[in-house]
Amino acid sequence: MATLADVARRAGVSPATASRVISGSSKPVADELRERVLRAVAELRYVPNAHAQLLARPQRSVVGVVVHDVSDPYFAELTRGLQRVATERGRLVIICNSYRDPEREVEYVDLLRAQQVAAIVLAGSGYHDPAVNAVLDERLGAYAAAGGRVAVVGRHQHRGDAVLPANAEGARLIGGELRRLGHRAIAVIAGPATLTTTTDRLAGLHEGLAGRLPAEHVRYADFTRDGGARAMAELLDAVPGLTAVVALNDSMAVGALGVLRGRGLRVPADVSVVGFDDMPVAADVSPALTTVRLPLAELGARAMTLALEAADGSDRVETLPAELVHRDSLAPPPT
Amino acid sequence: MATLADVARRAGVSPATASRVISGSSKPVADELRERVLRAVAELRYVPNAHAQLLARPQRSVVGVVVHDVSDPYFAELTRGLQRVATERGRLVIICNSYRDPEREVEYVDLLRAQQVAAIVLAGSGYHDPAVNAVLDERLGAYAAAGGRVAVVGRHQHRGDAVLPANAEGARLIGGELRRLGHRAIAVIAGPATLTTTTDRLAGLHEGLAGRLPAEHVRYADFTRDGGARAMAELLDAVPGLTAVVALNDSMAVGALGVLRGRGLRVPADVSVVGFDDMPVAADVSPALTTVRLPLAELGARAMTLALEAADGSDRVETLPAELVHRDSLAPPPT
DNA sequence: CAGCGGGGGGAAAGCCGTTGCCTGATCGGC
DNA sequence: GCCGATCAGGCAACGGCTTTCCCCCCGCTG
Repeated sequence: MATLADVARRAGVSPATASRVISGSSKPVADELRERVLRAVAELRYVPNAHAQLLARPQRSVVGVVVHDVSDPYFAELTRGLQRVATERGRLVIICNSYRDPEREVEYVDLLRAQQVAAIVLAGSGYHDPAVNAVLDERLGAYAAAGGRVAVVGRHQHRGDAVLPANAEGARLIGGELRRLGHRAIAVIAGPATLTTTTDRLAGLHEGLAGRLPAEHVRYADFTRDGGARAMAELLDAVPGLTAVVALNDSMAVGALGVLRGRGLRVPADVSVVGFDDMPVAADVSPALTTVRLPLAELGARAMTLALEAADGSDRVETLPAELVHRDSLAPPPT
Repeated sequence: MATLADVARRAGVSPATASRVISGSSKPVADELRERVLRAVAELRYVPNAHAQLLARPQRSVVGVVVHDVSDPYFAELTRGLQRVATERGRLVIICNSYRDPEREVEYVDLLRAQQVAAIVLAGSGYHDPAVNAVLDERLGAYAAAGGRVAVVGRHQHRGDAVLPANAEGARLIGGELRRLGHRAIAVIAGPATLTTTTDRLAGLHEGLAGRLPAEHVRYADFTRDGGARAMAELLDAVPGLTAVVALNDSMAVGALGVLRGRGLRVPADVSVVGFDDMPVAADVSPALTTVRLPLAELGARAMTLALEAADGSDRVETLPAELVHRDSLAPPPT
């Protein structure tokens, strides 16, 4: 690997001059020397060592992002917003997948600290376990104390700026709509009980349904297609006369749709299904899924904006609205 | 930000000793000193500066990956395989999205070189433009010459090890099946003509159909849902009596399904649809999509394995098989 | 008791760039 | 013709960490 010294030697100049030419310093360099340096760079196919540069010039331009899994559509969309703003401002983004493992989250925060990133954005549901939150908070605190900027998306319990989707409000909209349509035997496919996203949405739903939701009508499952399918199968046996199912995300709703089809139940004629998040797949399944849209890209964009703006002291909190998207999977209950 | 020197001072030892404790050197350190150092680390919430470490210890442990877009399901799956192997071997992965922009690909290769990564994996279709390939080849060559390892997935025209999906073979399977079922008026929704993936699949299809595919039955579109929808609409007008459509990826097939439903055409009773790639969504749309499965995660895993294994000189090339997955969107043509 | 070996700790030399400061040269002005 | 100002280029000091090499001291052996 060629170094700056190699380039300088080949061009017959000092490393200082070579550096000035290559990194476009404001200090003027004679055209002939500049030429020679550039030629040497091309011939040696020199690329400056990024680590040496970061050491020498403590200018932090990279931003770290910790998400559950970029390839999950929810986070893919969120990340799109994050990236857009970062790119606009000339920042590189390092993305880390925590796969909802709190330990891995802490590890990644430390890793990003070690990378000297300018800011850390933590996206995805928070946990109910106070021990877990304490550890994470401690690390984020250490980072913030050393001048790092922190922003979180969709989790309220940490220091730093926060951007929150209207989880409870969205679920309340669903609940209200189900009530208006006259559904009575309603079941819920919830996400993992340890996540605040699950409990926030569940709370909103309870509110929207005005309490008409017995605990045994709720099944906790993985936020995945298969989790949704399993829960749906259980609920069909557990809740006789079921007329509507609310899945707390679209993946689970799609899984539920598959099981219902398998059992010969028509959606929405026999059973209504409502999802959450409005992932791309929601429009492509049939019947097209009625669901709640969250402005995910916007959430990401706002979070990145907050993370990159100088803190004016106190932590800022923003909430972005949810909206019910009417498609074909929700109808009045069969008479 | 605390430094190693701060830790050493607080612990009352030399930086050398502190370093040995923290980075687990083989050199023994007395228990008492070790204890003191660890306490200082905890109190100062010290995290070593990753850049300084990489400078001092030129031990490259990071691997760079350039893909089209991690949030695209095709690459998400591929990346899963890459990550799995990397994690197994204790390597961190930096993922870069090129969004199929060759310039950005070159930029990212340079960026990864600058980051001193141990290997670069380039995934996604190659281009037909020789100028573009030459530039990329030149940079990869520079990297390889300096001891870097290169592996590519799904593109044959570059130096380094290569792992290839059986694009042509998969398409040949589709063609053969359509022929066997007696389809005659067949149209193709192809990807961008500039990509080798498109032309490879198209060539296989031609072969499988034994030439029964006039050029005006092929539409080139973006590899997206909307691209597929647009192309489908055009083809319905351009090809009278259409009995089957082959989309060269599943996203486009899903778009086509939407258009067909919109026009009141039943799939597969009126028109058959075949996809390619077997993305998760293929099983969830209705009718469930008949498609070609590529072992994407496996492709990624193999590529990472090759990238991390010492080169025994010559470039290795592996091809992984494709398989036809029969679901519900393909049937004999209407009589 | 002297000599020797070995183990634990520290000083210092890198790794590769960047940049403040100094030098030597050139040029202009008087 | 001489002096000071100006400017381009180089020297060297960082930045934070690792690691080699050396030293000191302890304990063992003859």
